[in-house]
Amino acid sequence: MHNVIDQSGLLAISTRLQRLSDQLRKDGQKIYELYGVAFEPKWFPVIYTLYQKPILSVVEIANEIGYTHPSTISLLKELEKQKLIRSKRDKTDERKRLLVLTEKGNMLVEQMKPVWNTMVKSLTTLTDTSNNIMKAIEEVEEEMEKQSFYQRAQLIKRKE
Amino acid sequence: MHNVIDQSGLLAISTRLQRLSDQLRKDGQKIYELYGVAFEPKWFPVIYTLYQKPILSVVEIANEIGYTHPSTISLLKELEKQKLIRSKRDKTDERKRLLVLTEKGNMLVEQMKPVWNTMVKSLTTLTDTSNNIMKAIEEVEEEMEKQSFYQRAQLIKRKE
DNA sequence: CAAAACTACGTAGTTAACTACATATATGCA
DNA sequence: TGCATATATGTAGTTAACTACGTAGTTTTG
Repeated sequence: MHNVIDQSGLLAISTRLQRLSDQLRKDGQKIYELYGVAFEPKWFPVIYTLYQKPILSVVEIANEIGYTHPSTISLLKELEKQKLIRSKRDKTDERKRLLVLTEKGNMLVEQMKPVWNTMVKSLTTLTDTSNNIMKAIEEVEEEMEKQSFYQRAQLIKRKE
Repeated sequence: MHNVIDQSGLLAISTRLQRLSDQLRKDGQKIYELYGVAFEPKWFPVIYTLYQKPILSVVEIANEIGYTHPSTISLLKELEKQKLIRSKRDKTDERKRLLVLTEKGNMLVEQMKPVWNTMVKSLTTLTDTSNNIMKAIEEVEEEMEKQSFYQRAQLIKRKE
């Protein structure tokens, strides 16, 4: 085992992950401003998902973007108020509300493309380091699927 | 440039960082329960910091743990209510409030040590992947210090 | 075919961070 | 030496996620 995390590393990991995430989000907001477009980073997951899969229900979107459905609902409300998306009942299943991008939403996506492109480039240079963070996240997610942080701790405790 | 992030990667990064951080925190909580100790993950940064540097002011703690001082104050209130820390005015500078661990706090740290040890081991196996996440975070933080996500985007835009 | 279980959506309340502002004390300099 | 600036702490209000719970339709099953 060559990579050892000490206790101050333990201190760091969760808060640093969160701060990094915050920082990226804030800078994202400033980049939209730089391009003079009225768009907030938090809108991205829903808009981009609906751009790729044009008709989805509330829970389907929640799963795609990885939020809980109540969080998703409040995002959807905001986007409907902005008239970027609209919804209609599913005729074959009256429980479902189906979301689509509006014309305004689609136009915004087209406007956003160069901005996203710039972000992708910027983020790529930022994360082009010897330990690639995206890959690291994927790898940790895979490891957690095999065995969670908690399960590993359980086993270690049992051996004590 | 070998590591390229596409737009769905862009979608992923901020939310995935945050989810990973959440997941670790939740599992941390369960690990404390496993050991039967009354301790919450969010207390760790303050307690551990005061364990290493026994007397600190509010802002000093905030800087050490990387939170804003209002967030830190509310954490400190909680810890004072738990009687894990206590505070006194600095006699040479009446503006300052100096925090220290109580006897209860110190005893808790001793109790916590084996738990933290298990966590460190567990986390080490979890993150012992080819792209090490702690190193990746450090590297990205370094890159951001050289030039932020926003600054990089500015330069890319200028060249368009 | 009615009751039970499940699914989809929605609301309410909580949490843990933040920013912006307010107050008190300390310091530096004209 | 007293006014301007800086520092330390504190409060209020906001935000964006969450969990828990409720309701209304749908499906399954005894």
